[in-house]
Amino acid sequence: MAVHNADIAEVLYEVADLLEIEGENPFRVRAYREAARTAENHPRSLAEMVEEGEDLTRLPGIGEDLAGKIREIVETGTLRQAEELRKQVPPGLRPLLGMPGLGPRRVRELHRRLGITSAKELEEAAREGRVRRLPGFGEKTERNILEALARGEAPQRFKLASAEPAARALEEHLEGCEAVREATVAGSFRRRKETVGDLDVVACSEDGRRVIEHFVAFGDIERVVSKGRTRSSVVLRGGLEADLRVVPEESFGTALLYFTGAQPHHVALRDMALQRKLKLNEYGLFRGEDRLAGRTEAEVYEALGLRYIEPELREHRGEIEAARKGTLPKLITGEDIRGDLHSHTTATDGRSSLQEMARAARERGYEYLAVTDHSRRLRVARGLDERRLREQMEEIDRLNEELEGITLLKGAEVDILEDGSLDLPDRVLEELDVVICSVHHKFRLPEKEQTRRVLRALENPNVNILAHPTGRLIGRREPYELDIERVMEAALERGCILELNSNPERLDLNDAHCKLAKEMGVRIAISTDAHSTSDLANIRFGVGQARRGWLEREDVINTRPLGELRRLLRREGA
DNA sequence: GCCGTTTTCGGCCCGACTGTTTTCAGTCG
Repeated sequence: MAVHNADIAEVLYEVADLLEIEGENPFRVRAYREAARTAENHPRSLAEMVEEGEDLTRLPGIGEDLAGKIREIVETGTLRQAEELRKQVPPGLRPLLGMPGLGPRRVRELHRRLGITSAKELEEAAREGRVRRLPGFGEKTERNILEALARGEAPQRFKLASAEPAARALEEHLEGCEAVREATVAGSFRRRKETVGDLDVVACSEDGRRVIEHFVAFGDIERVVSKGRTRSSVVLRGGLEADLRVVPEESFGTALLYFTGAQPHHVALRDMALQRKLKLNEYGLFRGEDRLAGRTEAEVYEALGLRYIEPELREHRGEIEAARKGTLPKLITGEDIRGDLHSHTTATDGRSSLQEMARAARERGYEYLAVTDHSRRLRVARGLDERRLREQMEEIDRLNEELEGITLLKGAEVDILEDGSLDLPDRVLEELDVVICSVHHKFRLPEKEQTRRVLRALENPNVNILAHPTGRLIGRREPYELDIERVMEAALERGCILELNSNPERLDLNDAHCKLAKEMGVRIAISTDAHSTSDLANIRFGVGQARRGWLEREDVINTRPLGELRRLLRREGA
């Protein structure tokens, strides 16, 4: 029934691809892509906005025409234009666009001249040597196509956490080169996006060749894709691609700006430069031949009349406007976090004991750690029943007597049962310092039922926090059907808090939801859901996501000192 | 197809690298 923003985005992306293969005006194609991007990033449901008669043309990149198309998708579940295009352009051509070396022009040629309509047919043609005979193609291209097909080339995205070790190792490797002054992984990694497609590395040096040679000698390289005077591209073991760009010191800021993106953000900056009769490229900001800025990002923003914009905000979601008006948020940082409100121990499915968790939290400089083991329904985790939970509560009391410099909060992560009731009796919940509730089963309920279930759980006056509110696992499990806006309204009304789960597999709430929560005034808890002492460090991923969601210290409950936190958890002054 | 502290029409980011060229188109980021 409900048409999600992701569905709308997918139709628009498809139209863009098919139009591009047809050879349409590239700016028209871009307009569809930008509208798709707007749709997928918009925190509110476009379907709802249509139903409520709101004006979609106020969204960036959406004019009368595209607003009408979005309305059509919402109302009919499809778009006539897309269906027409599918008749003209075989949909099997679309995946070919993603293959290295193949763009719209070449895909069109493959279709027109060789009648190719799918990857399979392309493979046959390449094997038979028919591809190399096309004008503009050659042996090398044909071989690359076959190799890509053999690798089962599906452009993969890597979770931020899994790309992080390679990113740090690369930075270190490059900084070990004498010719390098500074090296930074930019791109979506620097924007702390939940997944990254590749690593974009910018190095500052006067000797490009030497740096490139050093770069391709990095230990974990599977193959070198390209290698020039100032840039090179390699595939690391594990399949992650890394692109290096070397620039002189006076260009480091503009290069960083360019390679950090996101592309629409950077395009908007170039546009602003043009309006001022300036030119912005990776080498600097120029008026004619004069370089006005380039050494640092900050001086470029300043020269364009903008406040400095943190990388996590550079998604073209209103940050430029805010930078112009001076209304950018002061983003939360890791230092603002005073404690963790979601953790497990060996009492259930954790791998570290209560004491170990407490000490590890103290070592991180935290004031408090909430111990929130599972409730009985979660059999696989040996969830606690009332008796075992009471034992743990006593142990925590004892431990709090002994421990200095950290306070353990008594808590539980209680399952929300299918009817919205909770898996532990109120008489024990009301004795806890913090009660988290979450959905761990029956993910496939229809949206209405799932929403009703969660809303009912939030009605329980003992509940403080809704954990991993959408239940998604990045790349593995879609969020369950839930009217998140209604949940947020209820949370606001009842003084409940929504969790931003920092587990890099979850990062749930996502960035757009965080922004929506902030706009609505709903408070967030950034928690790790740690199952071992080392998991506590995952907080950095949550903080990154929170920054992407424009959150400030005030928006996040576990930036508060313990006394204030306790008052909030009792919902006083909520 | 969108958009406007120059504009309602005429713009729309721009440079490096590869492969196939013999002066450059296509792709990529």
